Amino acid sequence: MVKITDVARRAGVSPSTVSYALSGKRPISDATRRRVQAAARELGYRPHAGGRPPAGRRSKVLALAVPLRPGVHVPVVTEFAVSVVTAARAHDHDVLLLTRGEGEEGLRHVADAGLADAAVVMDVQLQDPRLPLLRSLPLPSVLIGVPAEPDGLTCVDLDFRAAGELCVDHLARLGHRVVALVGSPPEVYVRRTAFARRLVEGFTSAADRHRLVSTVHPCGSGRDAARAIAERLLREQPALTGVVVHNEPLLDPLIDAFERLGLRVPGDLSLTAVCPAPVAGSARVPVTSVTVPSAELGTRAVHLLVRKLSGAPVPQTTLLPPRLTERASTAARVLA
Amino acid sequence: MVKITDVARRAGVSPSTVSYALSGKRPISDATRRRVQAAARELGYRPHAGGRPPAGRRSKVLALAVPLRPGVHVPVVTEFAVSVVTAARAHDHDVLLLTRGEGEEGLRHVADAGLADAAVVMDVQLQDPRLPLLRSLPLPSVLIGVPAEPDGLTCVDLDFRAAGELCVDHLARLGHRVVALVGSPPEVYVRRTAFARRLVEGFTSAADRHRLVSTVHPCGSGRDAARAIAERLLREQPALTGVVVHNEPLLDPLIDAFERLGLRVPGDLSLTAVCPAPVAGSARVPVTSVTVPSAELGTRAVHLLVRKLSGAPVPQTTLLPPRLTERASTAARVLA
DNA sequence: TTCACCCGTCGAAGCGCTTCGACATCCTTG
DNA sequence: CAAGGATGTCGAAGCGCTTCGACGGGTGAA
Repeated sequence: MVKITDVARRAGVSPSTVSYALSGKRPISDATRRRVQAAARELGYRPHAGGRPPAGRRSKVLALAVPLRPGVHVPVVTEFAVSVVTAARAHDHDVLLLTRGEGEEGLRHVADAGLADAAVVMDVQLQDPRLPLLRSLPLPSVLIGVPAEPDGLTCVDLDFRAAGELCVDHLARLGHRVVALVGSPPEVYVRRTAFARRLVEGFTSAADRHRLVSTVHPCGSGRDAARAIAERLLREQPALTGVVVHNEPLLDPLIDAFERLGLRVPGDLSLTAVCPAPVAGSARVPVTSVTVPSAELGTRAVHLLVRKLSGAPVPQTTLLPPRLTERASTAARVLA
Repeated sequence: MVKITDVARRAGVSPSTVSYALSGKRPISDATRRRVQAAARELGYRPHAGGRPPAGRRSKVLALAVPLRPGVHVPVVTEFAVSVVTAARAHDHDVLLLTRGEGEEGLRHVADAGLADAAVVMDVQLQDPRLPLLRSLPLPSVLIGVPAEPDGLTCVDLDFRAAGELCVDHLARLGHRVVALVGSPPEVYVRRTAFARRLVEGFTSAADRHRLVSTVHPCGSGRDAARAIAERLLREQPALTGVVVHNEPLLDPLIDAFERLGLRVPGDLSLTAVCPAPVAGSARVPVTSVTVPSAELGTRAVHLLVRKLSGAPVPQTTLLPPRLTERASTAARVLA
């Protein structure tokens, strides 16, 4: 292993001069700098992380805190991870996958041991136990997902409010006048995720703007819940022709339930969803959807992190604009 | 950040005693050790990586050198990565994804900067440019894939020879007497991968053992190549009833070509493949196959690495036994 | 009772690097 | 020609930790 003293000896200067010549933190004469650089190159010198004083120069490593509970979400998590890694590479950083502990433990470990310069934190919940830690740690971080109280943090997420609006806009443009939102299970709105509530806001406000008749229905999962909600919707709103679904596992059962009740999709009923693209594409009827842009979120998170590291100011919350992809589940309303 | 001196002060001992008490590298009285441990726990002490002398204690990080060229193989690579990460977690290690440079650069960087204790190297080729480096670096490593000259390295791979045999055994057991291997493109056998050649060996020797008539045909990809090879096989070996395919992209076109020639799979022709499970399962006809067990390979690699780190001897080359999964493409030969 | 030895602990050195303060030069200026 | 300021370089300290060598006190044996 070639160290700074080797370079110094070969260049005929002191180690500190080498350090300055390479870092540019102090003015060094052109001749000396060139000599040092040549020596470093010839010897294949590469600074060893062990030598850094703890708070000193960066290790060029980004930590990625991803809850990799076996079996859960693996494809989606993966998509994020790949995009983070790719983006990190573009910024000349490596990525340290955090797998120990359930999150707090791992983050503290990275910060204390100085293993990474910064962290990307995935799967953020409304009241995430990691938040106080992130606020107090000297480790810059970016969250994917917006918690209840984002003060003092940096967050990226899809703009779920706009996503809700976009679905309604789409249905309204197709001529639908009575719409419903079939949402996530009630408990989601209470305790877990902020985005669910924002989606509802967007849905409602867009419906009002278009002067549509609209209702919102949190809904559990499973075939029975699907049947129940479908029947109820038809009973309470016989004129219903547009449905927005924000509940991945319910997608297929719901389409099924509607068809059993004699409503074809999209013939009698148009349906849009907010979900990952693969889910929408592989449903019984490919569903027009607003995609959760995992890849772009990852990229964006890394960008923000790099800016933070360079000391540049970053916005507290970045919301990505949603994009709607038309598939086979929506059509213009047939006028009676 | 709480450091070793803080713990020492609180426990009323010297920093070195703390170090010994926690590492167990020297005998420390029970009372002192308990006091130190209590102090460390109360203060939330965690050693900082920066303090380690370069060759000293481990950082508990495993590097994963994965050629993440965008778009290439992502799902397969991912499966490996996930299994490596999961296994690493089981051994209380984090995983550093190497993304810089094309491989040599990244490995050298990790070794020099002391970022990881060891490395898992994926996508190893017959003449891999990283091999000399791996031999000379002070960084223990395990390769996934066996190169031409594995001396001085540690490798894990599927036992492709046995995989070839297994396919033939299966066909023989079903009563097939004339078999053919449709392999990878010729250049693969020449320059790239060792496993292709080993598969051929296994195929041939098993065929001989069962006294089957057998032929081997390297083959390019694409619909035309498939048609050509299918016609040629039937012309040269009209009695052919068993085919082994080791060429993923050719799978579907080949089945197609055979059926156009009037041969049903598996009615007239039984077909087995060596490929990842998803490819086999989603082919036109689900194909009986020997799976490349990515997950197990990753796990095994980490196991070996951990053993190496602990100083235990490890076998140079570990070949995993193949397992054959029956699907819809093989059937007993119908006796004329 | 004395000597030898071992156990448990400590002090100090050292890892490779950065960075602060100091010190030569050399070039401006007055 | 002297004083002052740049400019470029060096020595030394220090980061948090490990580890070597040493030392003191207790124990057991003679």
